[in-house]
Amino acid sequence: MPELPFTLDQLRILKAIAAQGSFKKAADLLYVTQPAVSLQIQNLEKQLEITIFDRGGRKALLTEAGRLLLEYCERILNQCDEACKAIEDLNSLKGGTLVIGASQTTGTYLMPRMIGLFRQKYPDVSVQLQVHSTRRTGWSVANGQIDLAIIGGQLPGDLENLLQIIPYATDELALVLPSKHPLSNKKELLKEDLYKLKFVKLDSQSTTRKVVDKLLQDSGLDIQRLKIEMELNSLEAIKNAVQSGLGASFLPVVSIERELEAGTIHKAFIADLEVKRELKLITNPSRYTSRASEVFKKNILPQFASLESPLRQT
Amino acid sequence: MPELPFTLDQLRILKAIAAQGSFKKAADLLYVTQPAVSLQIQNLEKQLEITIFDRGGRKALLTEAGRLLLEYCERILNQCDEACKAIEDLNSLKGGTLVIGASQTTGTYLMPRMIGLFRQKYPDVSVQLQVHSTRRTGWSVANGQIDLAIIGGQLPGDLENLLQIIPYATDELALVLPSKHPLSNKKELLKEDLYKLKFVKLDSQSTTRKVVDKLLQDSGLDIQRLKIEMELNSLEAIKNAVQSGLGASFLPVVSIERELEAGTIHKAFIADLEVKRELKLITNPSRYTSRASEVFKKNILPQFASLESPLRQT
DNA sequence: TATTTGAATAATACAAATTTATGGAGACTC
DNA sequence: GAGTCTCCATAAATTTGTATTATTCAAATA
Repeated sequence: MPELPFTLDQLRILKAIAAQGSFKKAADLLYVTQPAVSLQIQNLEKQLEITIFDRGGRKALLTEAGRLLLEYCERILNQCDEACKAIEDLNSLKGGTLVIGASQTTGTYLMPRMIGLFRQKYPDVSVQLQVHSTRRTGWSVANGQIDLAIIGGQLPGDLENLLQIIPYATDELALVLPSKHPLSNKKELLKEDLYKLKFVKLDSQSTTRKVVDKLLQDSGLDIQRLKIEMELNSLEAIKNAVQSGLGASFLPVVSIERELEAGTIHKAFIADLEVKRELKLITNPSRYTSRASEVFKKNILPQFASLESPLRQT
Repeated sequence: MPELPFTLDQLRILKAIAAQGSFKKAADLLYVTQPAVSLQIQNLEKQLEITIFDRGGRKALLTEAGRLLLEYCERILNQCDEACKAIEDLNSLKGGTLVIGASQTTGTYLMPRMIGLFRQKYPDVSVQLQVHSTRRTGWSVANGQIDLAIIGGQLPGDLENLLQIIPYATDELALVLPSKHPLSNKKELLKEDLYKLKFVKLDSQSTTRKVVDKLLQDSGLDIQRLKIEMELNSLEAIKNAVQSGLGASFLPVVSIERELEAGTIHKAFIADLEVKRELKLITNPSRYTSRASEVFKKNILPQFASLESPLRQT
């Protein structure tokens, strides 16, 4: 590693002298005394073993070597300025990238709205949304590939200690039926009614599927007795299946808002059974938090958080 | 003029850490202690108001801002290296430009040989030859547009004090006649014979013309009585005119070497008359002397200098 | 839990740049 | 052409900043 034969300050001085044509004027411009300028240029000339200025006459003129050095000097200082600007932009959220992780459900139905709001406020920050499984999302947050994420499932044990997990919102998984299904007329179903239904379920790898199964099991139901008509790996596909009368399903309410309004799908209530899960915000406390990430967490997320979420208590 | 928020040393450290993934290893690489590295990075982070490294785990990892800064950092340091190389090349005569001035005569008949010799030794230094009048050449040397020059005439008085003038060589201005001219047979002419000749002269602006006229006058001749057949502004044209029998002329011997050998032109001797002028090397002592200029003066010029020239006494 | 490695901190010692004061060289003025 | 002015160079002293040694703290490894 060779030592650098000059400093940025020296280059700055060189440029100033070249522009002003005078050591003194350069000194005034840089708010230093004239000897400081002289000495720095002398150092520069000594270290590079060249003469940079002809001090003979009234003006300080560049030598050939001086002109050569000035060219590089300008390029270097320009790059420095650009670097400063880029950093400033990053600090003032006029640049940079925010990487957000999400599960299928939140990624599809919640995040777009949040990101839209964020982008409206900070149009210069580019946002990247990564929709993955809860496990993979967790690891990405752990190793810094994702700034923050919202998940609905359970994290692997080792990650639970590593990451900061903040309750964010409650996501109700509603039992939905085809609107012309016979049971759609009943005000309230009984748990046993579930055994009469045919289900269109998410594929068994899905976090949502696991959550639903666990909640049903915990409430005393025998999930083996629930009839499965088919398994799909897309919420949209399931919604279509339900609307087509192919079966019932447990779906996040946020995903069926439009269909409920249109009446193309029916949401049933079950006595003594609430299928709800906690959506959680996860971040990595041992990592640097970008300004964009901070702002997103403090200004955007609370607007969509449930009242009980710590994010709401500012 | 905003102060620079970082130094080249800090950028160098940043780069080293990014490359090594560790503060300690970077410190070893740069031959400093680890706290020095830590402090510089802390300064950098403070001044830019960003976090550059995640020091959490085993390795020091770049943050987004760090990556951004590193990009500029590499560019800047590369430019610095290039600047050093360029300066080194200039110092070792592997680059740069040498600008030489000359009068018509030396520029045409002498310089090409000298420049050829120089370029043979230093093929990476580009040489520029500027052929101008003595006056203009003098001013160009004075204001630095020309590194060094060889002139045959008299400089304006103000320049004589400003420039360093070194006798370089004696240039004989020979009386030349058409080879079939009647007087060509005489071993030696008398001054009075000149009145019988018709002259082809350089135009009256020419330095050489002025020198010749002055020398003839000083030797007692009445130059008004000398018959002028024509005035031309090119030595080559005059040579052709003489060879064609149009008249006689005083020409630098260096310019007629080939013609004398071929016998197409006759050089006459005149009793009690030597038309000689001093060629002088002029440089500007109050100006920076480039390495190329130094070398040209010390190594190339002496080989063509007359024995009496100070350039010969090394 | 103990040990090791890497980074932060504090105090001291060192190096470097800036300033004040001064001297000298060239340029403009009368 | 002498005086004055401007500009740059130099010297000594002060200030500033940077590096080092020694130590502490935290995390990872065994």
